[in-house]
Amino acid sequence: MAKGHTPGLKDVAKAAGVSVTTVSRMLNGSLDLPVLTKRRIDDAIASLKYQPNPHARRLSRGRSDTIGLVVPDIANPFFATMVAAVEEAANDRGLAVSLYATLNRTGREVAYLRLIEHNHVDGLVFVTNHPDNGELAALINRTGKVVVVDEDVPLATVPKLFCDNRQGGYFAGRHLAEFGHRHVLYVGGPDAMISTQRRFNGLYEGLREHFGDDVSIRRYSGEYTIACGREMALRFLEEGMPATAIFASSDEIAIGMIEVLREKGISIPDDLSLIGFDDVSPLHLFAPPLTAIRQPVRAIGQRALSLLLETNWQESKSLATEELVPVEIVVRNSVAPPSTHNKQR
Amino acid sequence: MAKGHTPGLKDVAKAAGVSVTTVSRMLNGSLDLPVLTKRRIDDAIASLKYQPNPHARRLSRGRSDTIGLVVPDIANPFFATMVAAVEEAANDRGLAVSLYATLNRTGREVAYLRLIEHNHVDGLVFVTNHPDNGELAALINRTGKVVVVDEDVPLATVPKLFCDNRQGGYFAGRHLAEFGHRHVLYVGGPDAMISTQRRFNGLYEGLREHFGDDVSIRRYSGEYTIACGREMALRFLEEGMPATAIFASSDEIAIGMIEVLREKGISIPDDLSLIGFDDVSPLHLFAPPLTAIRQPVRAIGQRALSLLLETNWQESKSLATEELVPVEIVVRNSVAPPSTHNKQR
DNA sequence: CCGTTTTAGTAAAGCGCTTTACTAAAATTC
DNA sequence: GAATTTTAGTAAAGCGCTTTACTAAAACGG
Repeated sequence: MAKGHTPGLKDVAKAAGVSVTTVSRMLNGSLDLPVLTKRRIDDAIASLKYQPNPHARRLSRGRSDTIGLVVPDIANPFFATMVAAVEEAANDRGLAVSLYATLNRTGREVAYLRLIEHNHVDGLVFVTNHPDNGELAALINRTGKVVVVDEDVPLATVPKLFCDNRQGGYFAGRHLAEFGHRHVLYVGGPDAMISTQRRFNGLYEGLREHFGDDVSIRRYSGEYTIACGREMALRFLEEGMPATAIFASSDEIAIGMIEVLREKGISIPDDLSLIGFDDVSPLHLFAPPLTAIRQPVRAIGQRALSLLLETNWQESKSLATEELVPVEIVVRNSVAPPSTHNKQR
Repeated sequence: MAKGHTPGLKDVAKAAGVSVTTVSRMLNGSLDLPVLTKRRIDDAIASLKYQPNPHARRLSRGRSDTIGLVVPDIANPFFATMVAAVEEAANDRGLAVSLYATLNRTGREVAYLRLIEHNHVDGLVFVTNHPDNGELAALINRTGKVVVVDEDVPLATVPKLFCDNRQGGYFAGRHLAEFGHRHVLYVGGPDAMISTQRRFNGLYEGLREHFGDDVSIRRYSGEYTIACGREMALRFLEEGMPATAIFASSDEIAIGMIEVLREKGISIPDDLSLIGFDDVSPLHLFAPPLTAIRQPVRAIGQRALSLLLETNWQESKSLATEELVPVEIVVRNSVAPPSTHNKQR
């Protein structure tokens, strides 16, 4: 209990009667010692309760054994679930996670990407939620060791991992078509994002598979927020409900829309069918239980980490990959045949 | 563009024609320089795009400008919201957040608490979800710079921040009493936790205020999970529904119970009233919209950070404080007068 | 028993920054 | 114009660990 501060390698070395180098090298496995010496050191470590100083170690090693996770908003259950999955996977491999939320603060994404430059983190799982003017992509390509997840950064040549948005849209379209809907409203996120585009394309495909060209899709674009869902619902009503079914491109949009539709006395699925996307909120308890496309969020998070760790960052040829994880449709009770008293156009 | 690696203070110093010390001290504000010199340095920094190496800085300064946040499970919306609030508040003050989920892995909490010892983090916001045998408390008291949030670690003498559990229970009790319920089932978390105890006490108080001693509360204890909610609902049914109303002590418990009750065709609030706690999930869209006690989760998160930063950790006298943040009741539609055809005992 | 290999370590140079203690030159005071 | 103060910096010692290059002694081979 000599010195006041926490024990260092020096203290261990002294207590074990060896040099600092010896202890360090033993700890790092680059030296094997006779059992007796090893035991002396082990004992010293135990009795001093020595723990390596992480900052010194990182400075010396030039890496941090920490990965960064950049997401738009942790409070959003979708991202929260993904964060949880990444954290768990990282922990299993002895890595810490530093968490960064961008919260639509411009410049934040750039700032966080720069963290890699000094090994502040060893790699980054990067989730954006808005279009990039090329700046992000350039930075990502320059710094490397980034995997882009959930939403694209178009010009970035790094591994990318998305859910199969097109497939999700297709499932929704097919399901709606089976119930006879040929006039549907698509409420997506920002127009430039691939999630918005691909889900739309899938939806169209699913619908057309049944009805050929005799389908009409209206398309509203906004953000993946409850507030936006409410606005879009209002707009839909103002425009005289120009569809018999709605495909809402996230839980939040669906929630916002339901709030408004309910306030206006519109009954789902009697007056209007609704199908959601994500399925991370407890949609099964909603009134009515909401049919939705489910993203395997945890699996995406786990895979993101694997991608980050398994990618060979030297070979620039193999970097720009795009991996799609399949989604599924969870049929509940928010889709019914088109309401008969709903005059279409 | 000389050396291959990222520029260091040395490079800046050379470019500006001054010493490393000068640059460092200028950057840290411990030296003011003539404008010309200062500009030379600023220019060098800009043109080299110099950024300080965080590890070196931390090692040298002996602090990390990072706070740790330990929670049971990030995927849980309640904790996710709290994490988001803490992260935002920390970011505003220039601090990073390292995130740690315990996920009921024993030993994890202890491991994470030890992070403080080497300034791995400068402080810890600590959220537990199970009883402590004294080990955690001892460690917390030894390491200091910890604030205990949401759930108690009884023997720890550090600042503590909880929602007003008793008040929440009381609101629930009063509300149920006003509808005439005197036989209620309380479904809490682990028995030893203060949230479980205090909410129960509050409930009892609220009920007794109306009915005096003519009340009966059954009490089930479990965990704050959906699975546990389901079990408890099953048990409730097996025991022949010995109450006209249920107070479920978390969103998850309520969700689990509703799932089962719905499967069994029991109608809320006609056959049975239900009131929840937390109100972070979209309970307002449930069938029926769920009345619940709402915790101001974001405010709790923000306050937790303030507490961590504002506490004077030297004065051990002022440390052991307990702050309660008020809750509110959000009345929706899951409580009705006791069902008449529900024979009580 | 001498040369060689193996064993069991060690000394010292960093990693990139902060900080304390100091100094040479210029400006001011008397 | 000598003494003092101010200005404008700097040298060097860490922070605690890793890593490379090296060595003294013991064991081995012939």
